[in-house]
Amino acid sequence: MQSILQRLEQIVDARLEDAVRRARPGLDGDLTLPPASFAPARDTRFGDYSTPVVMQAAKVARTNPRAVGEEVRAALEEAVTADHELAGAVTSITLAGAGFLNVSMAQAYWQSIVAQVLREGADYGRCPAGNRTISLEFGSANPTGPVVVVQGRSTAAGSTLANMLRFCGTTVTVEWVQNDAGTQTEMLGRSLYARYRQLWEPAYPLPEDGYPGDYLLPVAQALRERDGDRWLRAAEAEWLEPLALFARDQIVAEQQRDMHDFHVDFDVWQSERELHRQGRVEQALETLKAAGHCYERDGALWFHATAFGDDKDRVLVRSDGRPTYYAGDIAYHWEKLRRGNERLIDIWGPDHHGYIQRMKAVVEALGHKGALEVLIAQQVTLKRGEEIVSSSKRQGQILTLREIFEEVGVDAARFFFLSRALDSHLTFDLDLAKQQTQDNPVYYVQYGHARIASVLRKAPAQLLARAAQAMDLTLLTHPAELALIKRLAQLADRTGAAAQAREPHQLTVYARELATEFHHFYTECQILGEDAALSSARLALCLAAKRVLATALSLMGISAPDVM
RNA sequence: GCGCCCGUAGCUCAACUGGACAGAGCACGCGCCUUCUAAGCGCGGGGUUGUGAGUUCGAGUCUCACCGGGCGCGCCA
Repeated sequence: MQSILQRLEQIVDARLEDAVRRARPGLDGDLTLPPASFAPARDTRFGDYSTPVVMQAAKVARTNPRAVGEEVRAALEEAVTADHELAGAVTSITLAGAGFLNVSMAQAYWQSIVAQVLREGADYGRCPAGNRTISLEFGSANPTGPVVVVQGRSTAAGSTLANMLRFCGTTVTVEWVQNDAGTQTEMLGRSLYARYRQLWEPAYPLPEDGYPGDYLLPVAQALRERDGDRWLRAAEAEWLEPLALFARDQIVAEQQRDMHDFHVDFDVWQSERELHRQGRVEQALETLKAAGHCYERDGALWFHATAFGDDKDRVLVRSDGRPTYYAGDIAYHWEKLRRGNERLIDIWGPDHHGYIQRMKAVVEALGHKGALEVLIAQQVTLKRGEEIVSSSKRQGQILTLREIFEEVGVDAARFFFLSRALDSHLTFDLDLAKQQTQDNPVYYVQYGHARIASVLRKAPAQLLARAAQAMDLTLLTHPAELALIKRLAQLADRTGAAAQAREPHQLTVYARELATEFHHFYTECQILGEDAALSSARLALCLAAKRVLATALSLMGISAPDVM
């Protein structure tokens, strides 16, 4: 169903070109004018919704925005007056400033929003599923240990982005790649062998560049339970592959548990090794070759990346015949495209940004120019008070994501990671996060939800039933009530904007604004009082606010508690 | 040297893709619990948006040059 706002936008779109041409006679040819998009006005003085479209159009046509705007305003007003539904919803249409088109909505319109939220429940603000398909990849790592703290950022952001995109009607496949094909995995096998052997010979040394963390100890135990001592006297050539795979499987299973418990669920856990084994890498390279984008030099196979804007050409197959990591990644992106995804989004760490251009280049070479978007999750600095904590996997001092979220809670950890834009640096102060349980903004939002639940528990059953019928809404006229409703009404827009900009942190901003409006309303307006009709109306508003708060929190993978 | 990201209140960050007077939280000061959860609310001080130019009706946002911080520039992954 079309919203009132969409109908207004449609009318403006329909009249804009006419107005522009009248203001500037003699204008020939096609005019590409931007679509009207009503956004909540910055200041209530300007009305409820505002669009700068007139100024934008006037710029395109190089004409006077005021003249065009006055014409559009008059046309819009005429159309609204002629329509019963619109006339009841809109109270004024003005042109202000350099050419802002502002509209104010009637109280009846805002009151109807409450009824709509109650009617649609969890689906309020959701767009019907369209046919857009996106693959979203993040978190991917070597399967050489548990998920570490810094991955908390990209996985919290990635899962939230996936939730938002789905809420906006996009079909999303969430993917994690196990980089299990390279030398890191071999080293993992050797490290496991040492741990395994230590079960009999405690002094047996770990390999030079091995993984010293404790997490391989239980893996070694599990290996002994399964295979006994059969690898003790075997040659490395015999045990390396099976031990590496054994360790990989155990660790991937652990990573999956970590992610699941952090409220991140993947649809695909792609093994890079499998891509090679299934011949996908070969097929992808054949496709590139057939399209004429490859050549041989110095015994290696190269991709002509400079033809697609990269700094230099890139090696696909080394002179010793082994494919590069890049080749495997090409195969995977090719695979995602072949599955029918019209768009691929990857979230990478900052140390991979030099890799963006070559990946985009190859996606273009495969015939999908512009299909790949790469988001860089900037560095996370870990601190304990003043001290900077190293998070390198190679030093044994691993700080795992699980340690953090078990300590501060998944909700607080997720909110903390989400609350800053992906492309700005994030300092995670562990001391602060641990003691911040009172000051953490996530509690401010959750507290709003819990407060509502508490009021609902206190409310008499008849009043609640009456509220659910949404029959007394015309009594909602207090400024604090209307301000809260206006915030609720933004859910779809705000989520859509955040999803389109790929900025999940915007959701934390909106959630805080929602909570602020609710707390303000709660302070200003007694909900349960003498007047049954008024109480019922305010209870209805509470039900709606609770619903929208819960939706916003659930999009962020954060719980909405009834009691705090 | 070349490339990418960032620079906004004392601190941590926003600012709806170029819009109206740059906003929150923390910290600081002063108020508000005999009624629904004070993990809350209200009021106040705080800014040349790193610097300098440019584009236009209009710039924190776009362009260029500097300054400062981070990262990258392998037949590593």
